[in-house]
Amino acid sequence: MVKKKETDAGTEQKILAAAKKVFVKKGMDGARMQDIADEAGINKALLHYYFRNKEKLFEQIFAESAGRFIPKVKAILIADTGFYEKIESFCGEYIDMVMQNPYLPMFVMNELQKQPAAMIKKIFKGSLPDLSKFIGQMQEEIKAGRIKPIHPAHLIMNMMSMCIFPFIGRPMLSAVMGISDTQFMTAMEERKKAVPKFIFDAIRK
Amino acid sequence: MVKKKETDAGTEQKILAAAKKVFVKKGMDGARMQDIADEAGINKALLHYYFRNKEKLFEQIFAESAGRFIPKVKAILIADTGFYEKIESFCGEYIDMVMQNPYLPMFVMNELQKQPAAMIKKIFKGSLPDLSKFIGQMQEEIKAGRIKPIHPAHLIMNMMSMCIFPFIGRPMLSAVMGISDTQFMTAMEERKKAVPKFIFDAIRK
DNA sequence: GTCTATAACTCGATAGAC
DNA sequence: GTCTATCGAGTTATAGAC
Repeated sequence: MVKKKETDAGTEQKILAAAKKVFVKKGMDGARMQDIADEAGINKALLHYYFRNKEKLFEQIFAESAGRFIPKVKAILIADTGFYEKIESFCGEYIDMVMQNPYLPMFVMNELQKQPAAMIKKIFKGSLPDLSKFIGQMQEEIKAGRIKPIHPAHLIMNMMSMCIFPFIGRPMLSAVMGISDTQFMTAMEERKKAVPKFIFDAIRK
Repeated sequence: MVKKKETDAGTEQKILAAAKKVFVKKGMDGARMQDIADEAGINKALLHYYFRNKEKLFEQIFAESAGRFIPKVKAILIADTGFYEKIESFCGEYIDMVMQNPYLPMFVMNELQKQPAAMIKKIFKGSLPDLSKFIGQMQEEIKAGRIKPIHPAHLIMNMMSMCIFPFIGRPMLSAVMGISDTQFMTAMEERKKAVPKFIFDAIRK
């Protein structure tokens, strides 16, 4: 009995891990149930035993992936820390997380663009991240004359762009700038500090 | 005879336009020959009459799309203009072009991530954009003490990120910041000036 | 729970009439 | 050059034995 339960959980986890790997790399359309079965070391029939069909399996993976990728914004921006600390921790933690899952941004953004409304709903389940606190802090800084007036939307876009895009544009950037995988990762490590510094330099009076 | 030629050209152009629309939106894997035929107002057989197979048709579209999207870097960065002008024209022209083809960045980056080596080859055909002039100008500015010391790779990444990413992350950004399509486009229009300003503020001493 | 075998279906591609 | 009809490969999904 114990053995049975262990096997169940083990197989299901193996499937989820395999499915994540394959879906994230190839996308919903490009992924094959056979690939996932192979990766998990089982056969196709067993996939359908655990998850009725491809779509159900995909949704599980997507929800988990996007749920890890997107709402992180929430946690950081809503935290009880100062304006500068928020920017620093956002850049540091985001880049860190993506370095461990380099294909995640492309995967999530791509599927999101194909089915915007449906996917957004699944991710946020009605509770969008509340930016008002962060924006409020920004406006205070502006009022106090410590930073230049800048529209919050642009600052947020700039920050997210500089953290996420390098991973999406990696093949192009690597080719254009002629850098190796190791050099790329080194550069990303640098960016955990370089991006917030760039932002502060841009906005500080 | 005139009529025949007109019909040929007309159909081929209709197919290419339809294929671009479908491929760019759904990607190589997600696109269906039937979708393209429908979009072009013809049937599948005729697609294969004009383009032997799906791959040939895709390559034509991809080459044209990426060829428009990527080498623009080249032209601007190699131009005979000053350091600041280059940054301004890059941001302005790039954002402008992408506003007219909002799905292009996602499409190109996505296919590029699936087949990096092969696709890079197709796009650049051996002549990568030469960044040395731009980098040289940047180093002069640093030496002259007009801008802060910053690694060229990071500056280039920042610039491209802030120009391109908003279009890739559009569904997420729109949702998170609660903005409409119109507001999004207005914001992008603003960015043609706001991004270079942000960059100058960040690097200028 | 897990497997083999196969049904059911999707989709790219071709044959052949007009 | 354009169409209808259909084939055949590749995939998802199910049946049924163990």
